[in-house]
Amino acid sequence: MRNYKRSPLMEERLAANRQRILDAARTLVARGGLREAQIGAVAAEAGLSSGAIYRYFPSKAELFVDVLTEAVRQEIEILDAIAAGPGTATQRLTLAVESFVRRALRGPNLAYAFIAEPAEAEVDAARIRCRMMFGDVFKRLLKEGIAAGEFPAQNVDASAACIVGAYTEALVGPIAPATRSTRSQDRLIESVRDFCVRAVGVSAPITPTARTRKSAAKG
Amino acid sequence: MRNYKRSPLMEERLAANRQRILDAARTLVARGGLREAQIGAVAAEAGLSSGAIYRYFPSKAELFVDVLTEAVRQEIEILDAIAAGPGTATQRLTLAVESFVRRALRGPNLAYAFIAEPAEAEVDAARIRCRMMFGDVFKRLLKEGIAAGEFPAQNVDASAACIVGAYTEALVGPIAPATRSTRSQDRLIESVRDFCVRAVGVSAPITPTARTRKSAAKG
Amino acid sequence: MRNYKRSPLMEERLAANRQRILDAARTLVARGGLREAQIGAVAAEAGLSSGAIYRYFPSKAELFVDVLTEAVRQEIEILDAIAAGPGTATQRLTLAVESFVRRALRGPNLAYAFIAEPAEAEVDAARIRCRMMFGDVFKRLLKEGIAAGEFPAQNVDASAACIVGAYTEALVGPIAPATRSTRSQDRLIESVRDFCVRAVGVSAPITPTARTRKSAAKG
Amino acid sequence: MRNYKRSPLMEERLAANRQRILDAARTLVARGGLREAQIGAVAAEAGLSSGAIYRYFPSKAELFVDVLTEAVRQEIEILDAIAAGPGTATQRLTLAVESFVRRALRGPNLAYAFIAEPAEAEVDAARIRCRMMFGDVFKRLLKEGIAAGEFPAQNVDASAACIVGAYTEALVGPIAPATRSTRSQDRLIESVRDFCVRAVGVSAPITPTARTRKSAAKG
DNA sequence: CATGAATGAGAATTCATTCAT
DNA sequence: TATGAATGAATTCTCATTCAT
Repeated sequence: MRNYKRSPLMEERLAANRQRILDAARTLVARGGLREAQIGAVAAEAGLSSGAIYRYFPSKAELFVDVLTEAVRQEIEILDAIAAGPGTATQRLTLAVESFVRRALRGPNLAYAFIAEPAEAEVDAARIRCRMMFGDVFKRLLKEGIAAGEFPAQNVDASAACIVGAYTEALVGPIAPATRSTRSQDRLIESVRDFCVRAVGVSAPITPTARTRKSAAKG
Repeated sequence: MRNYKRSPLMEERLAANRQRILDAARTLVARGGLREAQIGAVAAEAGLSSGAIYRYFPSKAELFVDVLTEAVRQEIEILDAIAAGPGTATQRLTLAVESFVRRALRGPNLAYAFIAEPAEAEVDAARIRCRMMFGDVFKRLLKEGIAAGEFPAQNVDASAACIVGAYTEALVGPIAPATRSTRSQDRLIESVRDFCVRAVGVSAPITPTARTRKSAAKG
Repeated sequence: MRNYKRSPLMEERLAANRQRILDAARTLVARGGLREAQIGAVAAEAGLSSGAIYRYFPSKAELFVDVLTEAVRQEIEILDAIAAGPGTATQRLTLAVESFVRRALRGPNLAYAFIAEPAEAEVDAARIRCRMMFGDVFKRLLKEGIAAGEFPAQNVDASAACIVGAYTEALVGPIAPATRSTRSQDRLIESVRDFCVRAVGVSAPITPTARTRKSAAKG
Repeated sequence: MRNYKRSPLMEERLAANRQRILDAARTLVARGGLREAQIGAVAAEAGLSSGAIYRYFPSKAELFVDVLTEAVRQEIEILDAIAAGPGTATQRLTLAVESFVRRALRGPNLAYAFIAEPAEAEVDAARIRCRMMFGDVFKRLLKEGIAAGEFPAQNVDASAACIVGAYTEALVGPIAPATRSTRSQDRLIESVRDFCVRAVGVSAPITPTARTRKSAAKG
C-alpha cells in the first residue's frame, strides 16, 4: 500500500503483468467460457500465482468486467471509425454490421461468453452496458439515415437492439458452429448483413464488391 | 403391495408438487439466471425440502431441461397455430413475431434463459434444441413467403435465426426493463415486429389494427 | 402399540411379513453387499413399503443384526450336529471345516458381507459375536481332540480363530472368485480342509471318500 | 514465475502434511473402519481443513488406496527380507508369520482394513492386490519348502491364503483385543505361528528361542 | 511484491426415518 | 396397519480469497 520506491521499471513490469492477466483471462474464456476461467487457471496461464491476481484486481468479478470492457472497447472503436467514415448511412451500416459479424466469427467463444453467458451480477451488469454500447453505434447510424431520408422513421432503440440481437443469435446460436468453411462463413455474414440492412428499411440492399469491402472495412 | 392409498387425491397432490417445483425453478431462473437457481433455493421457493426435489427430478440438470422444454412447448404451439392459420405469409409472420414478443414481455422473463450460460451439457443441449425449434417456425414461414413471391430470396436459416435473436435481444437487452407502461410496451412490440417484417424483405410492413390483432392473434 | 384384536390370522401374516423382510435383506446383501441393501430396496424386494419395515424392526441396524444372526444360526446348528456326531475328533473336525467351507461357497456374497464388511457399530458387534460362535464350535472339537490325544496341546482359542480366518480368506479373498467349476471348488475345499486339519496337529489328514462325506456331512 | 519461495523448508512442510494426512486416515480406519474415516474427520485429525486434503490427494478413494499401499509396502519388505534370508523354509516361514503377527499387534489395528468393506471400487481393488501380495510371499516360501521336502505337496495358493486369513482373524477377530498383557500377546503370537507352521505340514514345529528371534527377525 | 498452501463456505446428492393419509 | 412422500442431516468435492513466508 505504501508507495515506496516505485521505479519506472517496476511500473512497466506491473503494467505488463496486468496485461498478461487480462490476456490470460480472455484466452481462457474464449477457450472454455467463464466456467473454465477460474482464478487458478488464469494465474497459471499468465505465469503468475493466484495470489498475485489480487494485486491487480480486487476480485474475480472485477477482473472479468475489465476483460469484457477491454475486449468490447476495441470493437467499438472499429465500429465508430466505420460509422464516422465516408459513405451513405446505408453503406456505413452495411459495413459496420459486416465488420462486426466478421470479427465475432473469429473468436466465437469469447463473443459467446461475453454476449450470452451470465456470471456474477457485476459482470452481468458490465455485459449489459457493453451491449448498449454496441447498440448506440447502430442507433447513431440509424438516426443519420433517417435524417438523410435513407431509412423510414422507426424506433431506433429497438432497431439497434434488434441488430445486435440478430447477429448474436446467428453467430452463437445453433446455426453457427465453429468449424465452417471460409466460403460458408462469408455467405452467413452476407445473409446477416442483408437481413439487418433490409430490416432498417432499405428496400434493395447494396452488395459491396470485394474491392469495396477491402478498402473500407478493416475488420 | 396393494395400492392402499394411491388415491386420486394424492395423485393430484404429486402433480401439483411437480408443477410447483417447475414453477419455482422458472421463477428463480427468470429472477437471477441459472446461477441463482440452486436446488436449495428451488426447494425453498416451492415450499419443499431439497431432498424432495429428487423425488420428482433425477438431477438438477434434468429439472432445468424440463423447465425449458415446458416453457418452450407452449410458445411453439401458439406460433405453430399462427403459422398454420389463414392469411398471407407476411400477415402470419407479423402476427407470429408480435405474439411471441408480447408473450415474452409478460410473465417471468424466461426468454433470458434461452441465451443463458452453457451450464451443464444436458441443459445446454436442450437450450440449443429450443432455439432451433423457434427458428424452424419462422423458417417455414419464410419459405412459404418466398414461394408466394412475398419475400425476396434469402438464406432462410440465417434470417430465421436473426428474427429469434432480434426479439430476444430487444426483450432481455438493455431497452427492455420490466417496469414499463403498457403503452411503451406496445410501441416496443410494434417496433420489433416491423423490424423483423422489413428484414425479410417486405417493403411496406402492414400495421394491423387493434381489431385485426384481437381477432387473429391470441398471444 | 395397543394390542386390539390381534387374530391368529393376522399374527401369521405379520410373521410372514417379518420373514419376507429378512429374506429380502439377505438376498440383497448376497447380491451387492450391505452397501446395496438400503431400506427402500429391502422394502421393494419384500413387496412392502419402506415405512412398513419399521413396524417389524426398530432400525436398519437391528434389521441387519437379525439377518446376520439368523443366517449364522443355521450354520452353527449344522456345525454343532457334526461336532456332536460320531467319529473321532479328527474326523469330525474334517467334516465340520469342509461343510462350513462348502456352504459358504454357495452364497459367497452373503458370507463375504457378514464376515468381512463393516457396518454400523451394532451390526459390527453382532458380526464379532457370530465369529466367536463359529470359533466356539471348533474350540470344543479341539479340546476333545486334545483330550483324546489326537491333537497336540495348543491354544485352542487361537487355533479356532485361525481356522475361521483361514477359510474366510480362502473363500472371500482374491483366490476365491465366484465363477469357478465345481471341480476346482472341490479342490479348494479339500485344500482348505486339509490345511486346517494339519494345522491342529494331525500329521496325516484323512481324506474322506465321497461316500463318507455324503453320509455324514449334510452341508 | 520464478520459484521465489519453493524453499526446502516448505518442501519439508508439505511432505510432513502429506504424512500427517496419511497417518490421520490410518488412525481413523484403525479406530472405526473406513465408514468412520470421512474426509472431514481425517482433516480434523490431521489438523487441516477438508479442502487441504484435496491438495495432496485427488479423491477420498485415492487417499485410502495410498494409506493401504503404504501400510502394506512396509510389511511386504520385511517379509521379503525374511523369506530371502538364511535358514530352512520352515525356519523362515516361522519367522515370517511371527514377525507379521507381531507387527500387526502393535500400532493401529490396520489389519482390520484388509478385510474391510468393499467401499469404493478403487480402494477395493487395492485391498485385493495387497492381500495377494501377502499371499505371494508365503506362496514362495511354501514352494521352496515343498521342493526341499520340508512340506508335503499341497495347494500353495490355498495354503498361502489360509495363512493370511488365519492370522488376520486371530488379530482382528474376537480373541485379539488391543488391551492385553505383553505376555499374553506373546502367547497368542506363538500360537498363531505354530498353527500356521503345522498347517503347512511340519509335524514338529520348531519353537525359536528368544535369542534366535532377536537375531533373525527384526519385526 | 510474489507465492501457493490453506481455508471454509457452499453445492449437489443420498438415504434412514417419520408421519399424514 | 400400510403406504410412500417428505424431511434434513450428512457427505464429498470445489474454488474464490487470504496470509505466512
